[in-house]
Amino acid sequence: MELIVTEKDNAARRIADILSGESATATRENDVNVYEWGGKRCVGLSGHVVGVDFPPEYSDWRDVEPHELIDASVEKTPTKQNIVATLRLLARRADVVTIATDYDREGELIGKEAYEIVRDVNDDVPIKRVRFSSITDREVTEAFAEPDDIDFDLAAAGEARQIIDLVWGAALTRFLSLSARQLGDDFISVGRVQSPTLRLIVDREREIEAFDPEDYWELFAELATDDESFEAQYYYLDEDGNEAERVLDEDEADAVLEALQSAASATVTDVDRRTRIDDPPAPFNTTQFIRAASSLGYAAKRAMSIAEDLYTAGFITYPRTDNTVYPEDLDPEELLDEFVGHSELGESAENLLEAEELAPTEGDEETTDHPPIHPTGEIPVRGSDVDDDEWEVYELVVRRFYATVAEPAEWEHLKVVADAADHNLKANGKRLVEAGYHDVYPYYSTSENYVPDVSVDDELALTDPRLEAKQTQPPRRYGQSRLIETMEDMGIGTKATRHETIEKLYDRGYVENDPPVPTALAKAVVEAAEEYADRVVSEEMTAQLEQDMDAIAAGEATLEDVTDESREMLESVFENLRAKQEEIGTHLQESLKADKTLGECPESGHALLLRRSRRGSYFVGCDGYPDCEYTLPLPSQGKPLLLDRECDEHGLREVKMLAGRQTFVHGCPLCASEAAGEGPVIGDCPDCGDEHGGELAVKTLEAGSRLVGCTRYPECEYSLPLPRRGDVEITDERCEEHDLPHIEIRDGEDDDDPWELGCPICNYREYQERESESGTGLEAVDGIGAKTAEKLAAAGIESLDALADADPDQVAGSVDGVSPDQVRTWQAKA
DNA sequence: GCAAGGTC
Repeated sequence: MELIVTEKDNAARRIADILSGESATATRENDVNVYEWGGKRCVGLSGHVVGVDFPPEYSDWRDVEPHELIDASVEKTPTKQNIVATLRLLARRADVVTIATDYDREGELIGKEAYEIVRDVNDDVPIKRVRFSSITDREVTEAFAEPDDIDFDLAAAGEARQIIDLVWGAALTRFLSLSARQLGDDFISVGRVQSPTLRLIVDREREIEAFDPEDYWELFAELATDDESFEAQYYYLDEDGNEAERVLDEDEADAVLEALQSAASATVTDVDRRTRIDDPPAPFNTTQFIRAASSLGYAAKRAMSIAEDLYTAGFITYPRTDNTVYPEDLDPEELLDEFVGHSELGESAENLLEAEELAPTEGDEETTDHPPIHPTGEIPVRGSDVDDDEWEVYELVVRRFYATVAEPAEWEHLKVVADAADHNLKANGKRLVEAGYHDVYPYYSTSENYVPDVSVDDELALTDPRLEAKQTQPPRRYGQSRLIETMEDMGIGTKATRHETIEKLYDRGYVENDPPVPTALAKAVVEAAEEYADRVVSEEMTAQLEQDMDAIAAGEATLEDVTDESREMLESVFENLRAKQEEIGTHLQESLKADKTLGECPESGHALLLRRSRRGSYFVGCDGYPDCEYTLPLPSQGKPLLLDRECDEHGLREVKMLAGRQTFVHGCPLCASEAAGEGPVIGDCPDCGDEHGGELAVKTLEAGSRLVGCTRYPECEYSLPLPRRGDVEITDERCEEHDLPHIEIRDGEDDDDPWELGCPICNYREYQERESESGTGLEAVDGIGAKTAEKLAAAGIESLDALADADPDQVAGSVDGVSPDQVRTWQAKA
């Protein structure tokens, strides 16, 4: 039997189809698809199925000095048990094994991992390697006709990266976390990719903070022919002879304004007309896809998650790619034909097919693993196969493909210069004369600026001269997609990980809000790294690593040479670091506190901090606790973000509640609590009603924010959110489950279509279900966090019942970083 | 419980 191993299930299925002439059948082995035909079996991995880590004796952070990790051994252990088991099973019965993982460095390493698993159970089976740049009939058939061998040097280059990333990342992460006594969930991480990315954000924030705005003035006037008018702007020639619009001196600006005011007309001195060709964009790689999706309002993570779903369902090609050149075997006409007749996408395709020849655009990067992102020709049905968001992203991918085979657009630029009282006025007009690709790709602005057709020496009426006082603006923060583009330029991260790295910065408490703003902790981490471990916050580390990996791949260096040298460098970093451990720890701790501090406690003068109760709700509490028990409530809807703005009256930072589309500014929590008024009691408090007689009342906080809360607050913090707008009406209807009246929200007294919110407890539960990404209830189990719940859901475990029924070994096999014992513990708790 | 890289 010949065993073929691919990088992922999807590739396994397609290769099996090609090689078998679509006669392959699929069976399941340990929850893994195995495709069979003739004497062949084809199985897909799931990327890396083994991971690198230190031996177990290094796993307790407190027992091991971080620098001991530098010379600790690094082991490989299976992370996808079920896939490894299946591979072993098939390998025992194979008489030849063919590795068909992706054609890139990481693919070679994944192939080598499979090689070792196979060798372990079958020490004489021949193991070959095939390489192809796209999964098409021709490429795959040709590759299998002439198999090659695994490139162990290339795989070793990948292993060097794994080891260096682990050793630097783990040692420095543990060092900073231990220094600041941040263990558990709130550890302080450092890494070759995340730290330079964070430094980009911090550096930009430093520029913004250091920015000193300058005043300048700009002048405008209306010019008119007999029947048309347009706006013109004043300019002068600076020392270098360049046109400048900004006047830096106010007196000078006033003088120009006076001169323009005294002039009734202007004489046209120059008319310049030119045509500009606006070429269609290159095919989508991951970065440009994320950028385009972000202009439609999708955050990087959301855009990728939708693209992955569209890929898995077979509607678009693989979304993780650097390639911007379509493979030769992509026939644009054939693909366009698939869309002919479609109600929304058909017309554009039909128009494109009228062209004599379709020559797709090309980008700068051509790689061998995956094609640029394009539609497969399989069209989803809107509303059943995909929801509106997914359709919007799908359409973007289709239209981008259309654009790459469309004609260039043509713009006509018209620049008119006129002289008024010896001052220059200019107007720039542009007109789209040939829409070209814009017809099929409506995502770019095609707004025109009209300037009439005038001739030199024409006299134009001058009216409404005006002066606008302006200030130079600080540089803008990086948006997520701009950040990803910059990472790509710097050569850090990969197409598949850049958006995840940004997500990681959010998770670690390094950035907040969108566009991401660095926290004080982030600044402290970057400062500490800059001072003691500059390599790890610099793109140089990756650049050097790339060179070293190339050397290993070329056989000019060995894995040991490169990792030994890297370990020595880290050793010297630690010599300096350890001498300053206390100082670094203190600074980190202070920054952590600054991120949570609203101001001074009005009762004890300690810091007032943003805290979280054991139940998970946020509130404001005094750092002097338990001596000082001062607290202030926060709304239960959303996650609080401390703004820099302070309340005039109390000097406390204002709070914004981040809750997706329902995000709102809560303001100063002390003002809010002072303005709190208690409305009607609607029932007993579910938390303390039996024991202490607490009751639920409708309470109004300042700025329209309201909630249903316990009358025994602050002893009892039970609360339920209410919408911020409209009047709260208590109705006669009751919720039997919670014994509470239904609530309606009326927009004014004569609103005859009120929002029936219903029982406030039921309403809040529904809100939580919508908000929690998995919505599985698994998070209620001790030890399962949001991320684990998400992973479990992805593995098909979407409820407590499903968890209880699951086979622990199988779960551990299909969920990264989960052991069978852990699953058993959860099952016991659930 | 550390990284970054695959994949979902």
